[in-house]
Amino acid sequence: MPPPKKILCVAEKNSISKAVAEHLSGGHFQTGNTGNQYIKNYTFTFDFGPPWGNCQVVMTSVSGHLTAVKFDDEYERSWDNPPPEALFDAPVQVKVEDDKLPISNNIKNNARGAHALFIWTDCDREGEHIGGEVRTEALKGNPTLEIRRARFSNIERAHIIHAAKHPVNLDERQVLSVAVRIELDLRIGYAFTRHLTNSLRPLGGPLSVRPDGGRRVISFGLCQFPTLGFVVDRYFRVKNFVPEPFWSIKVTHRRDDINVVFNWKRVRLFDRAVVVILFERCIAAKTAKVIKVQEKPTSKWKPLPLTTVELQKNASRFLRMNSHEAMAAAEVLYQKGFISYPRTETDRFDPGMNLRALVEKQTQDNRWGTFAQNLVNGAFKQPRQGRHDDKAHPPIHPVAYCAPANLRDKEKRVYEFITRRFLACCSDDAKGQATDVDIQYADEVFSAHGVVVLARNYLDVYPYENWTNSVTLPKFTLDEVFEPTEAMLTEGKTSASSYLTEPDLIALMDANGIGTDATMAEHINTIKQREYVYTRPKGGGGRGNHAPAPARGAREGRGARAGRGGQGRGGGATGAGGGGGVEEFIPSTLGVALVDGYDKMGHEISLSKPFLRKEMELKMKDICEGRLAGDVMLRESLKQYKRVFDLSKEQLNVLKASCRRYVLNNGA
DNA sequence: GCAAGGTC
Repeated sequence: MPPPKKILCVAEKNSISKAVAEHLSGGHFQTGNTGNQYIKNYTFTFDFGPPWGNCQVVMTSVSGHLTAVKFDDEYERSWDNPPPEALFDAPVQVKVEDDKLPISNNIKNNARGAHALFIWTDCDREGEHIGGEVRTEALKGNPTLEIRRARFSNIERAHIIHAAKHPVNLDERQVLSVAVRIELDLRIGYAFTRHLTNSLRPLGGPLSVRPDGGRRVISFGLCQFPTLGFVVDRYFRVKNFVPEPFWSIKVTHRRDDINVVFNWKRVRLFDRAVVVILFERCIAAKTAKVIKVQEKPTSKWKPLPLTTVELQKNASRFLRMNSHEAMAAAEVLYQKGFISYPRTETDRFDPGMNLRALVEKQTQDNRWGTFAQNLVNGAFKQPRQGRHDDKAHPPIHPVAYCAPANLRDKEKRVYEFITRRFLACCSDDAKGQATDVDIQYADEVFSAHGVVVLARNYLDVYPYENWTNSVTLPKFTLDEVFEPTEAMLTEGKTSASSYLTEPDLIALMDANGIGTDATMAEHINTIKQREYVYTRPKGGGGRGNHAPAPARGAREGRGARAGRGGQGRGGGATGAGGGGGVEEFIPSTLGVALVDGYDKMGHEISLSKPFLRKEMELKMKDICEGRLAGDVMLRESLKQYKRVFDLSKEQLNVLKASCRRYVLNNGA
């Protein structure tokens, strides 16, 4: 009998390699240290079936990307020479970063004497590229390795064992598409950042030195710039808003001690004379007639399984912490083994997952234990299935019970939210009975809406939501005629939207493909640190000392110009629940100057809008699906961005003018 | 001193 083959398995992070080792070995593995404190080597035997059979396995991991792309040294010494545009075609090298060398050595050493490398990185695009990096290092240790890849989308035991026995090949197209993205982000980001910093510094003042005395870096990146653009765009929409008066008719009727409000079907009109005429006709008619009574069951849907973006938005709304703080707390909870991986886009649970077992772990809690016990006793419902699946991680959920005393304040709040959200997902929708009553009053139609909540269900464990406007209506009968208690002509003004809050900003980034679940909070942090934006408590009227001068010709009350944001009739939904800790984003004068300057240069595609990043995303997809070659994308995108760069250089005076106007407050 | 993406 031949000796067992040796197989080296490498995952993207230690938590996955440990979980896989536990499943494949049935819990019988040995743990060895590596040169990295977070990464362990797990050794065990496993029968992969044909052709490898029973094998000696070393299971280890990397810690995200192993390598970084770097410019040659001569491009790192100075920001002027060679000039920034040289970075568009300067030579680059892929290097293992110094702090990753122990990880690389661990892989090389264990590759020696191994028959095969089995890659277990996350099954998303970046994971595929990390798998490619692992392969490169392993082959340095042993050029004859057979290379296979596990395809898995969760770490359930049966799923992992199936993945181990049905390996596939690395997807070269995905690997390549990420390599292209990395190189483009590097060349473009560095070239623009150096050029911006070099050319604005001579203007002096805050463009040269930071308030803390450090030298100013004016950075540019394809994610941070559109993020700034969202903030500036909303800022001008608010500043340039011109309120418009409107008029409406409100009918109320008192019956059975309930004041019923009937809302006008036309909602409101912007012409007073017309509303007055319609209102007078109602008064003249004296009586109204019930033309529709409809009762029907209704429900308020339970929330979707939790993604990172949702966690971040809700943290700001309900937990009084920003996305950065929420992710830090989630990271701790994950490290301690209380919650699943906190960076995920998936809002559907794999049907094979044993959710009941996870619910059962929560029955001991004195806040939601009874609710969980109810689910265990039969009220359990399979969660809704969202439309997103990153094929790498399940939705965020509690994996072990944690008593509140064991956590710091922020971690406690995040754990509570994640757990309540999970239990809500495993519960039933709230059920109610809706009543709609329409009346005709002269020629106008008005309607009243009522809801009686019959079963709160998930709302009992999820205090972050309520069923608002759940009012009971008194009895109305079809064709009945009555004299309304009161009819009023009301007057109002459209109001401006508020400044962007963090949930708004994250929602915009998410919808426009700016950043990933793991990086959105970082981009927001970056534009704060660069002093392009600052935050303040929502509704705190005081202006920060960075507030820019109002846009020329758009000063409130001075002219009818609505500005580029449009009129936003009725105001924007900010969704900022109870105020409290919600912060709003205001651009600094520098942030406004950058966006204003670039927008006025006349670029074909605006740099402060998300289009360019979206285009990159689409081209990466083309590469993955075989419609576009990687080297073609790289070459053409570089050409395109070089043109943008050349135009920016040519039009530098436009940007400088914006900086003088907004930042230095002089000149036109 | 500079990007965006992984992860601790």
